[in-house]
Amino acid sequence: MGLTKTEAFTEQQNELANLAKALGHPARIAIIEHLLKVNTCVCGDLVDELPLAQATVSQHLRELKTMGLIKGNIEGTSVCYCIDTTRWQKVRDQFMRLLNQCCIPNDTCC
Amino acid sequence: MGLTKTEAFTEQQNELANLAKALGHPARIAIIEHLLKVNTCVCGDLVDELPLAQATVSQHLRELKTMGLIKGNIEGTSVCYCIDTTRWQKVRDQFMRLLNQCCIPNDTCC
DNA sequence: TATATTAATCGTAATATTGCAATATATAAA
DNA sequence: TTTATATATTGCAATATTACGATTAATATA
Repeated sequence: MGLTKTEAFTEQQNELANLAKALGHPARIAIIEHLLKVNTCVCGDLVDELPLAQATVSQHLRELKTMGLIKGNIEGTSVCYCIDTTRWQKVRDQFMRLLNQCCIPNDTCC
Repeated sequence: MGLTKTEAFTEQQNELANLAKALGHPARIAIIEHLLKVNTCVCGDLVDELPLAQATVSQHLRELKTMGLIKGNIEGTSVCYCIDTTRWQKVRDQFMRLLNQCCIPNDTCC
């Protein structure tokens, strides 16, 4: 065990869960927030920005890249990162679909 | 290590990351989706609904409860669960604040 | 009271995540 | 070509998560 039973859930459920998981670390939230603010920045800026070792930042960047949330472009010796805007909108829509379904405040229970 | 450096990030960043983490498992997404659909249900219904053992479902429910996303009310021998609607709206707002900040599609890089 | 029924908790095994030092890789500058 | 700079990758230790059987606790029913 220790292994999520992925095959037991729908593709949409897994997708959303994986996106949520990618955002499920304060460093990755901080990276996204920074990129949203500055629009574009070089990897080294993020290493300076965050109180984590370079290797750790690189790992978080990879996770965000794997989920398609950010893109990286090589520019000489450095790598320029930014949000993948089209993807970002789709991600937003996926979260919205869940979050906007606000249930009726229920007196039945709770 | 293996321990998130929580103190290095803002409270807001940690809050959002923890919320995202709570949603970062397909079973917990499924639980939330089910509760949004039926508004209110008994724990046993969720155990039937999900392809997981009772103990596992209970554990996922506890995580959602810890983050305040759901509430549970004892009703005889069973426990009635539902979304915490006021909390849910605040959670939605926290995600929105991040997700709605869509950066300008940039030609600078990426 | 004895026995179900329901859900939480405990204990444990398997796996995943986090973080970092060390190293590798790749390009730029001297 | 050598050296510096910027990132990625590897390897590893510490901790967290996932899953489940077994047990416990609490209420209902016979």
